[in-house]
Amino acid sequence: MSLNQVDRQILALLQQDASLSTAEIADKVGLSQSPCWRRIAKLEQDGYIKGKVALLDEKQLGFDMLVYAHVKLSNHGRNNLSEFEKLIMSYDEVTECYTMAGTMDFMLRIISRGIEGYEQFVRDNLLNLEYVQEVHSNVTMTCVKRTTALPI
Amino acid sequence: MSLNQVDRQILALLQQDASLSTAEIADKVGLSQSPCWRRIAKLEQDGYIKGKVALLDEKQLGFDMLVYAHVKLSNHGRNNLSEFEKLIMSYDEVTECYTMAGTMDFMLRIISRGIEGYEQFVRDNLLNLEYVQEVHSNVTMTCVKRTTALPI
DNA sequence: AGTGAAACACACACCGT
DNA sequence: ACGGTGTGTGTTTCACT
Repeated sequence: MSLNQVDRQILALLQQDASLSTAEIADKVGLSQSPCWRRIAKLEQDGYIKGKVALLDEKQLGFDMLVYAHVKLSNHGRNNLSEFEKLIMSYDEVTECYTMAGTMDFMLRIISRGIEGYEQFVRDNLLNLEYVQEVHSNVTMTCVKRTTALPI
Repeated sequence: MSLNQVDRQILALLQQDASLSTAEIADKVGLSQSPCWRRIAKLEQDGYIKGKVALLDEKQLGFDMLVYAHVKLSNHGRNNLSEFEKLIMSYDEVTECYTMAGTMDFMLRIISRGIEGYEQFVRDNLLNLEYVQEVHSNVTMTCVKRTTALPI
């Protein structure tokens, strides 16, 4: 983590808006284009920037249902851990999945179209696995905040 | 939602990698540059694309602690709802915040550097509010999956 | 709605400091 | 390491089909 102030500024700008041109960033951080471009290239090369993505509007695309589900596996299900994780990764509706400290649970962030979409997903992709013991759904109501930006 | 197959393909590509050039996308969806560019411009204009952002590497920047915290407000705290939400939005460590169905709780996704960073954040920014009754922390261990892409 | 070309801006490399 | 300048490549517009 040998990042100076300028590098942090650049990262802060790019994680808010990756469509900024090198010239615009250079201007904002008080550099000229060439050195600014070199810094950005190095930040990418060193792995600080994992990638650039477009963020889509969930609501407008019909995804009005966001649920955090806790999934508990049965005892003998622990032999199927890596199989379960591979499955999870293949489900597009699961946008995030973590194992939690203290329990043997998985927490899944699941996005779907309506309650019907969610129920169907859980039935077809989670409850149908014999080693899934329990699924507890935490349904979100309103989104107060959501950002991909880190507090740098 | 009057999106045809090509538009969906374009969105799917862009939400995976926003650094693709118009020509590359045009190639992949079987269009030439101009009409492809027009479609992308329209998708942005119509609000399907909320923005383009750079995703940074949490670990490399020292953010090794990811916690989902449930925050319960006291009864009279409900008069301070909007004040609380404004505060939440101003905290960079809180990357997401939702209200949950069934309870009066807020769920916060908090990213920080180490357990110390987390504890300090909770003490200084949540527990110091008189109307915050309870904070229950769910600490994540390993990340099985994380994506910003929607299942289109 | 798709094609082709032209104007423009930007990304990237090579210079000097 | 920063700054200036140039060249190719991508973006954006326009005229045509």
